[in-house]
Amino acid sequence: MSLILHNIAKHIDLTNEEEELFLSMVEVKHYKAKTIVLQSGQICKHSYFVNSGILRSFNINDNIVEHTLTFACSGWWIGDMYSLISQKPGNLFIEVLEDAEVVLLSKENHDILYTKIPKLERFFRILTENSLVAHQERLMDNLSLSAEERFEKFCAKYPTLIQQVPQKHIASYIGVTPEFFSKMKSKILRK
Amino acid sequence: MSLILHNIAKHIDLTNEEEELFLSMVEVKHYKAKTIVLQSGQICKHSYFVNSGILRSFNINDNIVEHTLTFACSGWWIGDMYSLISQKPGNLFIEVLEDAEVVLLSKENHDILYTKIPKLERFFRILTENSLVAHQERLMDNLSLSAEERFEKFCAKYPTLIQQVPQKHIASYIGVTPEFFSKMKSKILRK
DNA sequence: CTGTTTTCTTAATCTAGGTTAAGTGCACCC
DNA sequence: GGGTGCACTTAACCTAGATTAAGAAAACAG
Repeated sequence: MSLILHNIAKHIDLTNEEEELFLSMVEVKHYKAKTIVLQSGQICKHSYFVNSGILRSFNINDNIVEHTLTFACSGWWIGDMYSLISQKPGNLFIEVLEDAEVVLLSKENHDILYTKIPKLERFFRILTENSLVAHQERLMDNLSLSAEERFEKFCAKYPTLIQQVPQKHIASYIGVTPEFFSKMKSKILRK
Repeated sequence: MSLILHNIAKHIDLTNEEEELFLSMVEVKHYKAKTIVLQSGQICKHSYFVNSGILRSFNINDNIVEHTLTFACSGWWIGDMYSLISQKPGNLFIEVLEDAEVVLLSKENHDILYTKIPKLERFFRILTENSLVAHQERLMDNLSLSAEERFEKFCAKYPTLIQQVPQKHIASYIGVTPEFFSKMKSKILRK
């Protein structure tokens, strides 16, 4: 059974026909590491569900500094939600960090699926709610915790990522420079 | 026509009976300024829709420092999303800043409405998506902009709030101390 | 109107984290 | 197998914003 159906089954029950229909509306792609799946300024046409590998969304400030919005590992969705729902050019990049197999669901098919399988409204509502809660917590953490505390929380939440992605990306996720991150890390290790 | 139905009508079409049903499941309350509508540690039982007045959600760090998550004025929803969907104790307070008329929708009635009017799944999905986009943008702003730039964006987004709520709350929203906020403001005015 | 509380300001001092710069390690790749 | 380019480290110096403290001004209650 495909990972994405398993994922959906956690929240709603689809009939076999509905599962067939769903699968007929998505497309599986394989990407090599370093592929840029979405460029800033483009309109985001798909939601991406990660079967395997790692993707990352980020923006670039003043053409220099990157800030990571999300990492997506196996079982996670990623996309530029702003651009996806408005169909206007977004300012996020999506990049492949580790060779990946990805399920693509186009905006058009997404909308078709909502009319053909209204239960999916519920599924994506729940997904979006969970994502909102996570972002709210991260926002509050950024307002109230030190860089070290944010790093601890990051490690607790994504214990495997630290070995899997360049640490400069983790620095840009928790909101410090790579230099400071390095300093902080060696300080933690010395304890 | 009540503000909340007008709000819903922007995204989905309800029949008159559905509107009646919806209204029969909510409750209107009036709160005086300074009322604490939800305490940290409590389970959030309702979504709150603001007809008039201003509410604010925030948490308290180490029993001292407040951080504002959201303001809600006329036409906005507010609640502790984490606590609401998990029905576990949350860590947000919700407070009335200005005498308010609020529509309460309980978690139970919310769930009942989803089964009786499935279209509402779509409505709240869209609402949640928009909220997610706003939180993602704010998160990226906190990572990449200076306090002054964040304040500018705040003013652009909520032009009336600056005169309506104590500026210490705005400071806690954009993520600076009231002292620094005051200094920053007078620096901006001197230009 | 008057005392009290809350909010806002100003200023001196301090620090978490940024910046700049130089050097090290290492993976990749013709 | 010797560049070449990333990723990471270290260290000196810098600054945005925090902290502390004290006073002014507004809001608020009796």
